Amino acid sequence: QSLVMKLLTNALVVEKQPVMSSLLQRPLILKAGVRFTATVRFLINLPEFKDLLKVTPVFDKDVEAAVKGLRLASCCRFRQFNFVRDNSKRLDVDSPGGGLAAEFAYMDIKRKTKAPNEQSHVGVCEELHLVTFVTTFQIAGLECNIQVSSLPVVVISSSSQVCSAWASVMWWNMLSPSEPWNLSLFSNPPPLSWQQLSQVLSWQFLAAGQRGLDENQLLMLRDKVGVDPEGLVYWSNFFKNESAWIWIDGILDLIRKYLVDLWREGHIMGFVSRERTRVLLQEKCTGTFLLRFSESSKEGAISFSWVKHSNGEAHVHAVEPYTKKELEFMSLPDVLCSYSVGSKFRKPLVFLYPDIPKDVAFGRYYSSDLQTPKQGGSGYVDRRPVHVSLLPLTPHSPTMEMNAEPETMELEQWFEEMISDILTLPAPP
Amino acid sequence: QSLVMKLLTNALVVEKQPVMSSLLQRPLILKAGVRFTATVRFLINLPEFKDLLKVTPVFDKDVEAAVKGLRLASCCRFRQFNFVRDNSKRLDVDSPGGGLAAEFAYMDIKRKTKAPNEQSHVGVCEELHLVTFVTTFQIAGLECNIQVSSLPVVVISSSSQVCSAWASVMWWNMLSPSEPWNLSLFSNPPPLSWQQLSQVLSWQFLAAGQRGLDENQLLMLRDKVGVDPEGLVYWSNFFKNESAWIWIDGILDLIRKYLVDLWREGHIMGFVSRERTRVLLQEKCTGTFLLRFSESSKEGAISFSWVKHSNGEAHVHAVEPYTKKELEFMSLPDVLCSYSVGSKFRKPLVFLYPDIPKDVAFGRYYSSDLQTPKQGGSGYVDRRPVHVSLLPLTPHSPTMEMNAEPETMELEQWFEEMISDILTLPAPP
DNA sequence: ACAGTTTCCCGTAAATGC
DNA sequence: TGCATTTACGGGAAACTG
Repeated sequence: QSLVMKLLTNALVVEKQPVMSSLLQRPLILKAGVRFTATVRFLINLPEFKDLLKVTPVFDKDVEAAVKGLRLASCCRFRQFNFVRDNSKRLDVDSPGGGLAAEFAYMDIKRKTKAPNEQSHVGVCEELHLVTFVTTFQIAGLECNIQVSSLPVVVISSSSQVCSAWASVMWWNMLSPSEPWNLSLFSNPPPLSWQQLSQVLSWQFLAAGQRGLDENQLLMLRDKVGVDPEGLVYWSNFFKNESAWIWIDGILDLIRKYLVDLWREGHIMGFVSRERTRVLLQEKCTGTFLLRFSESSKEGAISFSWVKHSNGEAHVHAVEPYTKKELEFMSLPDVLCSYSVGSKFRKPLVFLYPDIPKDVAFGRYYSSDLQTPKQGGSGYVDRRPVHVSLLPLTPHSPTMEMNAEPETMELEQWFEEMISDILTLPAPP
Repeated sequence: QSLVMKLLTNALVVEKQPVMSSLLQRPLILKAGVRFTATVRFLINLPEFKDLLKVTPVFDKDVEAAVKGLRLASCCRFRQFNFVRDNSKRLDVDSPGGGLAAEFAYMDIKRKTKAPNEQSHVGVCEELHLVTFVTTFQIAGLECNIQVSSLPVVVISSSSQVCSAWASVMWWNMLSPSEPWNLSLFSNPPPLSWQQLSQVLSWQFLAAGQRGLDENQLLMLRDKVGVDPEGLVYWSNFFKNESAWIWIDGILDLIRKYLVDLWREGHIMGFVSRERTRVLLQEKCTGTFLLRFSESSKEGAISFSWVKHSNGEAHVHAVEPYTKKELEFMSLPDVLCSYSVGSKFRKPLVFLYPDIPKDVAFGRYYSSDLQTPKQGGSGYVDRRPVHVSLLPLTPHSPTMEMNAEPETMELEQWFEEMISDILTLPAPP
């Protein structure tokens, strides 16, 4: 009997499914009031247990017990939750393997009315909770109690907290192999080595955009995150106030939603400082550009910088970053394709750094050719947005006369274009 | 006593407040599960009633009674709802007038589990319900019951039903002066005269954009709505399947959100057929344009049409309509300001019909001048979207050679522009 | 007053009912 | 099956609460 018990104690395995559709890659975060699904599997293939194992999910089971017992008023406690319905289910035969399993669908937790001593000193996303599945059964006249718990779970009340909750999950994931499971981990969170953290960060990008971070990108992030002389990163620096994580998470979201293709193909250098951008570009020929993430926007935004040589000097310009809202309307490849400068609408972007012709890198993603107007049956004239900048130096600004040289160049270019246009025009009849 | 009773019977007046913030101008629509507020006022200024009048809101009070009494199984019934909490309140002194009043905040209805005979043959937005406020009190040993009801209320479960619900409210409003209150109005809805309907429609535009509909606009709508030979409009034509109302409501929403200014100032002709647009514009000089609502989009969209004379022929073009989603990014005035055509980015819009220079009509709403690049401290180059169309006839399309004449014109214009540009350039040093 | 947290609720999408 | 209606829930904003 004792052997059976021991086997059973470790016999249930929990596979958690996502809380929300947008959290497909983010398990271990539960939003109160939003349904989630978990599957419990009985690993010992004994058909005689069929219909014997009635499993009940309990939220924060051991925490309850501990509080009811010894340390009732001794310390502050986490928020308390419970399941809104009775989700008990009997394990049944699982089609493929023949083992016993049950899918707990429509699980849904609700916060209990706050207890008087329920005043945690960590943020809600630093509370770690557990979902435990318990079952009691008789075998050979003996009563057995077995149970299995989920990995630690962060409970949020609004989707605006997903970003913070995910930071906790990452931190916990990196520490769990070395530390014993400790639900109060964040009351005194141990630091991570940059070694460890950089690896998790790279995984995030792999998950979001099918490509991790390269050495240069990680070097730039290392500066942002704040690594101490011993190569350690502290939780409070990584996550708390105006931290690097919120910025990085915004960019992950940007990639997931609008830049998967370009990120996967490595066309986005992304994490590169403004200064380094200048250094890289000024060596390259006019029209060379690169894509980098805005360092100021917490929402995730992407800009491009390009170089223009005139008069022996290299000028590096950077466009106002594009936000998610803008990319919803026009894909980044289309922006790059049509971006124009000056009153003559010249195209300043030619080569993706180091030297890939723009259309080779992005051509396959252009939504359609500007040169072939759509003739829909609708009778409406098709149109498309073109993003245009007036650089500080333009032919029409007389206040800039001290910079007359580049203007002369523009004028020359313009005549060239004009001649070329005339040559391609059909001859008047 | 009888006099007092009679006075009291009509003594309570209900002032309903909006269900939802976006329904500020749309009372009489309640969404299940969304809180609303109502104020009940006791019109007789007798301070001795203070704290005597405990008023309770009841949903569909008389309907309940009628059903419990006689016609229980006789006919189909509307959906049933009730208030989720006890909202009883005592009337108290109302600060300004000194009269008795109470504000019922946090009222919230919930659908009852469906009764077996609850199968109405009208749509949910055609069911008319009532909120009734009842009070019982003793005066001089006599028990008095008084009550007052709201105007009929449409109960919806999703904000996607607001459009349909509002159609019912309008129809009811136009009929209520002549018909006795009838909650089953829509089981056999009487027609409205076009006279009446056109007035309500005009009011909708007055409410949404501070300007009603003029005669020409109403004439166009008359055709859309479908008026019978006797000048009557039937509910089923106005509202049911692919009806005019859904289209009109989309446009009202477009105006409310993005076009209030232009609509108020009468710069949007809006309701004008494509044919009439052609007739109006071809008489006018090149560059004259007008704004009209898309007739095909159910979502509310606006297009502009302009005329170009070349070779003695008038060509009227219309741009692909702008949707709400697009106007969120770029205001219509900015679109009009920057809209360009052809590879030379010429501006085809000059005069708002009949002859108002574009900048006079829209200039004050341009978000900023394209000619003065913003020099933010951010170090980023400002940019803005310009909408560009390639008309079927362009200098670069050799397949169009039979229309060579307009191209020659374009070429001439282009040289003119070039000369003018050269003249305004600062002289090379 | 304020920041962290929760609630509210529109608008869209998906699910459900009929 | 298709349409009518309801439910689900992300996302932004307001409201709450210490």
